[in-house]
Amino acid sequence: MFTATEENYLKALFRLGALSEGGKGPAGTNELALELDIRPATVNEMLKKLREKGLVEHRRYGKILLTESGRLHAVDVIRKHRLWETFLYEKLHFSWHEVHDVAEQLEHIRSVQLTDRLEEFLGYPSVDPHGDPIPDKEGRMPPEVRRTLAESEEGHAGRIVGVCDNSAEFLQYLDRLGLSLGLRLTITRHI
Amino acid sequence: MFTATEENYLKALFRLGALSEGGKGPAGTNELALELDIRPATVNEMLKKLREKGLVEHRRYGKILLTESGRLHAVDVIRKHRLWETFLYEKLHFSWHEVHDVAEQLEHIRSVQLTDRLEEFLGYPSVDPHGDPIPDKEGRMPPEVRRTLAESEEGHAGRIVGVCDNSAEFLQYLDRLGLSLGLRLTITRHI
DNA sequence: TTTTTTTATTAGGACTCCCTAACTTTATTT
DNA sequence: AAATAAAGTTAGGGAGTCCTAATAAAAAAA
Repeated sequence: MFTATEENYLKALFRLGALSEGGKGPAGTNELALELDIRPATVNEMLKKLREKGLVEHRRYGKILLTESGRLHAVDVIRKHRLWETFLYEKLHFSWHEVHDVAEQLEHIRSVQLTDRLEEFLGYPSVDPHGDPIPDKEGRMPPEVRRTLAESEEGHAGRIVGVCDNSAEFLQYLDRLGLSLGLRLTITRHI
Repeated sequence: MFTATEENYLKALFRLGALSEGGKGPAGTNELALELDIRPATVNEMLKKLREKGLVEHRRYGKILLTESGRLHAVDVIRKHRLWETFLYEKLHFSWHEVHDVAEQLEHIRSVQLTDRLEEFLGYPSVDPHGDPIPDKEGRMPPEVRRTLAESEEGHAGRIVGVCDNSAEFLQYLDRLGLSLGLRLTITRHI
């Protein structure tokens, strides 16, 4: 089907919002290369393959856009990633910041049965340990209703449902501050 | 560290008993190629790499033997394989014959923490769903005390603890016969 | 609008893991 | 021991994924 490398390209394009609707729009070669930490020349030749497989739309010197097929596959990888993160966090008691790297490996395991049974085993969770929504089997992504702390008005009360920066450093910093997923809080003052 | 391919070579050598003690002894190039379902020429060049990494002993036109380092890495992969099989069988309710292929992928995930926590989560199992022993963290393989049906004397009573043939076909055949792991039985007659 | 900068592409090379075909060495028969 | 068979090796190639250096096109600035 798809190699782990190809899946990483699709995931990166999805992250960059290279969608015909609901995203930031088409992405560039350099942008994608930067996201994947590889050279533009390499991206360029891989685009040829992804184009031939009908996963992306791309013309010479043009922008890159995921096709519907490409989007579905990207979402499937994200689904697996987030289910595994949930497993690691809830069942194996990994901490918030340790799950990502291992999930990066687990997300490429090929077995529809495995993914579905894992989801069932976890009780059909709707968000992963970082508060990011877990897509369902059909590729539907639950809508995110979240506001950043900066966007929230003073006096407004809410619950921490996720973070934008998933780096281990930042997550450990939050842990030190006593901030964790699910914590209820009220905005008292913007500083 | 090691690629999935290299790990498969080590595992195959271990399966063939290419150990300085406790195995059938050194294995040949053709034999290993057959086990891995690749061509002898390919095995030959990979042996060069494994030799340089200190994982196997091998001289031109000579037999192949795992070094102690090679044996330890092989056992580690087997440990992971069997822990994952146990997880799939016990927690995700895969059947006996479905676990192998997925475990072949999962065994290559690199994370010592993952393996150890999985083992803890499963309650430190000593055998996998096929009755094969699960090595511990230090690479110690629990001794197998098992006799084949053919070796067992008439009148002898025992319990099914494993199978030699792990193919899905054979395992499904056993399921149809009503034979499963843990079943107690008495040999009435050899036919 | 011409120049400069940025972005994208091509050319050529490296490394991994696989292959086939031809050849050499070792083992087995006769 | 010579002939045959089996096992092991070498040579040369291909696909995948990455690279650097050079070049071409597009976008931005002067």
